[in-house]
Amino acid sequence: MATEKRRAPAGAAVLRDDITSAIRDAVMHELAVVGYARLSIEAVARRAGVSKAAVYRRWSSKLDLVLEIVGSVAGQRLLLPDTGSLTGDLEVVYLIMSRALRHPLASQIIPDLLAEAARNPQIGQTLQEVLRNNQQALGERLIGLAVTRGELTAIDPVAATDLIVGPLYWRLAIARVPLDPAEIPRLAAAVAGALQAACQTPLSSQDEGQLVAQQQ
Amino acid sequence: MATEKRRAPAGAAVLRDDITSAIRDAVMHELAVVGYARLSIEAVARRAGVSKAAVYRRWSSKLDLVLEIVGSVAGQRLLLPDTGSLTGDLEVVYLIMSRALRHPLASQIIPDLLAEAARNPQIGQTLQEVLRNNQQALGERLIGLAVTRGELTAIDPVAATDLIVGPLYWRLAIARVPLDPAEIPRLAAAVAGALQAACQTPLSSQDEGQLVAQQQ
DNA sequence: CAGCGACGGAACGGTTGCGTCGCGACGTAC
DNA sequence: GTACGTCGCGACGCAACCGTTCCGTCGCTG
Repeated sequence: MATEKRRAPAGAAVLRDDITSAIRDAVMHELAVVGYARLSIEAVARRAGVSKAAVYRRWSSKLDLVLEIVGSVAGQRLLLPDTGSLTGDLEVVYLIMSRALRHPLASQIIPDLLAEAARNPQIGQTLQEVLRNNQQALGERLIGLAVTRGELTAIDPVAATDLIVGPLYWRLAIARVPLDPAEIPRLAAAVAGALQAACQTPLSSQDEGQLVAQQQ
Repeated sequence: MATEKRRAPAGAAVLRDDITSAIRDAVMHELAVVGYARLSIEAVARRAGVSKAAVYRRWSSKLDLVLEIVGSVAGQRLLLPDTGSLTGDLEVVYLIMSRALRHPLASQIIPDLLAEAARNPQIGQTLQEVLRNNQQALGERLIGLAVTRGELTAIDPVAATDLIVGPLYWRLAIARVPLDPAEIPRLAAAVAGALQAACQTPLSSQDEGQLVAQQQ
């Protein structure tokens, strides 16, 4: 948490930007290759071609280092267009997500950090904030648009997020089966169907047996 | 890979079963608490109240240890009943899955190992085999039943698995938001809707705009 | 040109884990 | 009762990192 360039206090000499960014790159690489648990400052410095002291001058610890860097990388907000239909919006979202998760760095780092988050509250919180800011807001906007269009009625945003994010995340980050872009429309249509079915099912109905037939 | 009791070769003395199972428990605990990357034989032995040598007498390495134990724990097949409807079947599956993932050991270990699997081919392969045997076969049976009932037409089993497993896994293992059992019917209904929508969307249609309306 | 501060490099003592070994103490089969 | 194999315990040498400290160099600022 100390990356911005110093405004020379008295003499001179500033934390060099090229070194800072070399360290940032090295951290992302190491995270992808060995994961957070095995990440060592020594290896980061080695990969960055930099002395350990140079790292410690900028960040106080491994946790600090990772939180700041991951937070800044993932913190970029993305806004999606209103395509005029729920399915269309979903397709755009999936296109963006699948492109992001195709990047080997991301697809290695994200599951690793999410697993680590279950263990380390700090990481969990940072990830929550970052992801909330992006995908939750994005999901809510997407649903809000669909509701105003009349494609959906009100729906629990958490449940909706599960339905929207879950399948693609499972496919790309967990099962690691590549997704042909041509499949995206079908995925989007399927999830749209899930959202609509969720709207039409009030909570805790005991008569689940015949729900399937009334589907429209 | 050497857990079965020896049939005394000459003298006597057998690897004691109580110690073997103490080690197994300890491994599961350590996996949950620190994860695979940080798991050390020393800590396992310490927790099991056992000497390091006792561990090495049974398994040759950390990888061997974890593969054998996780494989045997997760290898238990579960078969689900035919409830007579797709939604009903899904509810049963989700009930079982959510109970399994509510167990703190499982909900910590599974995401950790899946993340590790992206890095370690051996773990990946073991997990694939184990999970294939369970959930993929399970998913295919579930879809097969729905098809014979006329609830679905043919569907890509991989895509179907994404739709079925993704949302619940995301919710419980990644987002770690608890799932009220009362929500399960709605989730099942939503996923059934997704599967049906997926059946009605042939691959790579360019006219996604009006798909949403034809939903029945 | 003088001084400050970041730089790489190298070392520090301390911690943790590795995989192996030897010891004496059981307990069991022959 | 003798021989064997596992047991806990403790130690071994080796390796990797930790976080810190000192050095001499270099480049910028004033």
